[in-house]
Amino acid sequence: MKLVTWNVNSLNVRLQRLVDWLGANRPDVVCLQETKLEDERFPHEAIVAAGYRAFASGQRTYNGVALLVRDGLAVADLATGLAGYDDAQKRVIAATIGGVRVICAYVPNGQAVGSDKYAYKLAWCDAATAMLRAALAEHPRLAFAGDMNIAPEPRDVHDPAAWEGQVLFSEPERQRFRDWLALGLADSFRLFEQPPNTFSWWDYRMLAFPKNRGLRIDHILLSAELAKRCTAARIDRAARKGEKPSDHAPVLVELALEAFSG
DNA sequence: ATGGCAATGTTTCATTGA
Repeated sequence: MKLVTWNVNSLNVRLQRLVDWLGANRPDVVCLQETKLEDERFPHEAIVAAGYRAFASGQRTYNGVALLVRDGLAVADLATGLAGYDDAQKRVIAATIGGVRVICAYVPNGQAVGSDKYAYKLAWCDAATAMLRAALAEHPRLAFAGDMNIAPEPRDVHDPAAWEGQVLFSEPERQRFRDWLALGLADSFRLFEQPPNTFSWWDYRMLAFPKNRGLRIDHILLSAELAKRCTAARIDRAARKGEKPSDHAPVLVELALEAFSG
């Protein structure tokens, strides 16, 4: 199974780029964030034409998540939101796909340390921890994928000294990420040797991408059952190039599962 | 080689993102 997460920063703007990328990469499952589209406006026709089915939970202007599933894969138990946490913002969609519980998340940005949005981010992450604990008890094969808006370690930040304590790289946020690892989840990217200075997001401003001043804030966390079957993990930096890119690159894993041996 | 904010709605500026 090839599983991807990608913050597209408006599916409306990025649709053709997404369709082209699907054709070139043929993933089995794609987790999208920041679709910024109400469900009535979701471009199902284009996704179907590309050979996928889409399941969306969106809103206008902000947030919005979706799962794309390659034709032929069984989908069960679709769910949205964080159980037990009342959230008006559309940030989570989950389904069991080919026997794998896939949870697609768009973690709040947090804006600035100490702000109301930062407090919301930390509370949201705690609710996610509780949700993940319960989900892992039910689903040994679980993938938690999305824009986590947290750079877990200094090597995930182009200038860790400058970013230390800032939103996306503050200790309380990193602790939330470690809470997820403590549940038994693995950071799939770090299961393999990786090129140094590999990031998943670059600011549109200040030549950040050509200078590779980025952060690794998009992640695929895998349960132990999936981590031991993970054969590859990478970030498609090339997808950040060209005209009108998202500011995020797609993050991928490949999983060796019986049903996907062909 | 890459590119010098982008997307959206409140629309000719303000808000948000990260």
